[in-house]
Amino acid sequence: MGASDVRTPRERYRAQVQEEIKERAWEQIATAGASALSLNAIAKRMGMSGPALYRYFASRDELITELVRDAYRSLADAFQARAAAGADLAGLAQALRQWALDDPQRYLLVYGTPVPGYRAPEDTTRISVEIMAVLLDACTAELSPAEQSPAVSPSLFDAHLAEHRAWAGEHPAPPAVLHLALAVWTRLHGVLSLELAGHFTGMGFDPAQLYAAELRSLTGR
Amino acid sequence: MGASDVRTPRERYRAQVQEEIKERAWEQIATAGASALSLNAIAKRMGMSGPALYRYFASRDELITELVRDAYRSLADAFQARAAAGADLAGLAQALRQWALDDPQRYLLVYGTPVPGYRAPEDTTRISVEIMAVLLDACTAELSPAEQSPAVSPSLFDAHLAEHRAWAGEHPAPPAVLHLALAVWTRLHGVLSLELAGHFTGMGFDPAQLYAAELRSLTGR
DNA sequence: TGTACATCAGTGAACGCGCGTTCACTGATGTAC
DNA sequence: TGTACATCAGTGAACGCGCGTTCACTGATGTAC
Repeated sequence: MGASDVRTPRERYRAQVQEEIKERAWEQIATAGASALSLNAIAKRMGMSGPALYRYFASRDELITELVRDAYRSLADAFQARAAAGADLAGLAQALRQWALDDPQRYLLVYGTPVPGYRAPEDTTRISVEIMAVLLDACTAELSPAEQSPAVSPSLFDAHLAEHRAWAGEHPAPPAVLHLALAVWTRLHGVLSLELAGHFTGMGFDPAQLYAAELRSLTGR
Repeated sequence: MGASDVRTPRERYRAQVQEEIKERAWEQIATAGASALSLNAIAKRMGMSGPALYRYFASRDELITELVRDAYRSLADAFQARAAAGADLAGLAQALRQWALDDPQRYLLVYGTPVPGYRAPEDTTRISVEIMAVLLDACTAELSPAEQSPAVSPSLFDAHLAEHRAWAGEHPAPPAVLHLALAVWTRLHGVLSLELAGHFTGMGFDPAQLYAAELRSLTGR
């Protein structure tokens, strides 16, 4: 709105190159990890000189920031799309696993060991609130009204959550739902992160089945 | 045995310097992460020249290998000591949390995102089998005989584990116990790793209470 | 439609840096007679 | 107890490398009249 929405050829070209830089960056992260990201290496792979990239990103840190933001956005989109398609908690869990396996380094960039010395921008927390909101909706649908109503003697942690629910933002979920959402998050992450880090390789069992079992421990189905 | 067990002064000095190198290495990992480990920086911090360290470690990779081995060994020792002192599953869980919080980077070096391009030596898997054995013992003690006896219709995952139990080595634990051990491992890791990565900061609730709640989900107490 | 000018993508040289690792060496410490 | 020799910790110079980033520049593309 307001200004012209039509992109000039130059703007289109610019956006296109910017996108290719990110693609090459992801390729590099996939093979050597985020801490090994090098602007010069990306440029070389694109047939450009190193300094050329400074037309598109002010610094290496800004590029990483952009990648982190994209990763968060991508997960939020996947969640929202799946929820809009009527998926329940199990559906979201499968979406999460799919998203993680599609690009392990993307998952690890968001939920893995933080890149040393790197500080995430605030707007990623805004996106993770979006993600959490979808999860809270699904958790609300998962529990019966009886399970959600305030218990006469709530569990220790539910009582704690009743007083520390700032992270849920405006979401009206009762403590039992907040508790379930945190359990979903940490249990699924527990399996996924160990799987992606290769800690199950050589153990013999199928990580997908462990993931499914943990999901069942949460939905009771 | 056989050869002299008495260390010459030179051997003692050597072991001492080797130990200090590792200490400085851990300090460096604590501030900048494992991928930023630099032999030259360690040497400088010790008031030595860079090449001097090659008297003690053949390469940077060998030093990292040693640190990983030490980390595994340290956790195995902590577990075995706690078990020998009569700790149950809850006791082991607290030991794990303590061990992780004592030195977050040590935990992440073992269970976090793998250092890119780094290949762990085989004898660490031997140590992780030791760790798993302690965990399996505690899980065996946690379940009643009835819970351990083969169910008429075992859960999907238990049936899968019955046929994929190579990772448990010689341990005679039934599928239900194997399942519990994996759930303990992944659930506790799920909370711990997100906590250490700073994903709970700013959310408001107390990670220790979430950890305790997840532990209760496993012990039923 | 043609010309003058502004914009801007990309280059190549350069800066300063720190890295892992090798090599020939010095000098102190320990060992054998 | 004293001398000759071997061991070995540590040094300093050097190699080759790749990094992020700056700067003055060329040349193509787009814009205004």
